[in-house]
Amino acid sequence: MWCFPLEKKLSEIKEQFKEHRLTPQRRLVLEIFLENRDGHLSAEEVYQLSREKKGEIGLATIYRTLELLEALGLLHKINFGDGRSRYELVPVDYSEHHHHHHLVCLVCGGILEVEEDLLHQLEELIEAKHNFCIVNHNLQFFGYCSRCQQDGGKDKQG
Amino acid sequence: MWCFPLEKKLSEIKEQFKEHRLTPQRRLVLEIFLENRDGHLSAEEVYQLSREKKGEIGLATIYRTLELLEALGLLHKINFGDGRSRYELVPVDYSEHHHHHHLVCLVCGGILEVEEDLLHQLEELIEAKHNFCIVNHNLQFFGYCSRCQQDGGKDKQG
DNA sequence: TTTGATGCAAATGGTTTGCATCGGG
DNA sequence: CCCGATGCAAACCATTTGCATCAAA
Repeated sequence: MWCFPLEKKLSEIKEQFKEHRLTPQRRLVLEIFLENRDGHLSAEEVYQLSREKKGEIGLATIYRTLELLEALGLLHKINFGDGRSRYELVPVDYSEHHHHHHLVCLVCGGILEVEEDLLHQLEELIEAKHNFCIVNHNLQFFGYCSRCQQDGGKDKQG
Repeated sequence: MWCFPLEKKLSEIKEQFKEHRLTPQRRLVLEIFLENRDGHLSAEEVYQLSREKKGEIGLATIYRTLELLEALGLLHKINFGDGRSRYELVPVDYSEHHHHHHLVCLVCGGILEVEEDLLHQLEELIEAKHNFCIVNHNLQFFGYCSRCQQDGGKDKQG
């Protein structure tokens, strides 16, 4: 039987799926994200991972599933400017202002996550100054990761 | 004769164009960005603006020109997640740490620029903690602009 | 059983590329 | 003149959609 190793109870997940069917394909996609918590997977990557596991899922279904899981608040969609959308699991303790940022290495393409937020004060400043109601933000740093600084970027996609 | 109303002297621009030809098409694209300093133009928008002016430029040429101008450091490429790349003029007083951020309205799609940076301390923290050499960043805030908060988003693309 | 989900293939839309022609330096 | 630039059309690639079939509840 399929085991759902998420902090969140399966019943809660099912609750979020109220109007939607928990099909094997959707379970597999969730499973893939749970097994790749530190990854930022594109649709194509989810597709490749699905065929490496039990069952291959149609690419169209993957796209539709990713869209659904994002709407259900289980995934976050991110754009790193590499021409494809990527998704990451939304942490359980996620709240309006508990965000993390991404360090994108320009050499190996690796993506690190950092916890520091420090954007509260800036958001407050902006909301007051421009009367702009902020509901989300996106902060990415581009540069060179420690490994690529050392070996001069011998390998790609590390 | 074509006048280059950029703060930067034309001679400097030509210097940056050393290996490249300053063709009418490239001049027109530059001109369009100079006349839309507060805009964040997509290739398609530059194309439309080019046909509204003197001469229409082929879309392929626009893409190639945008790529060139970015490589020359005259334009910045930005991705707001709307499925197309956008470009903005790089300000003359641009320096490593003089960045601005974007407020993207989720209703009308309007884009405001804000001057506040306040990212220095965060960058220093990250560079020290993760040994990641930051060369650029990308900060976008998504939410509701003041006008859309008022009229409930009656109109689009304001 | 019924309605939503799947999968395939075709359509879409932004972007890139091959190639013959053009023209700036 | 020569080599890089242009323009057109075709190719590309990520993503979406139409539709017949399938299966979860």
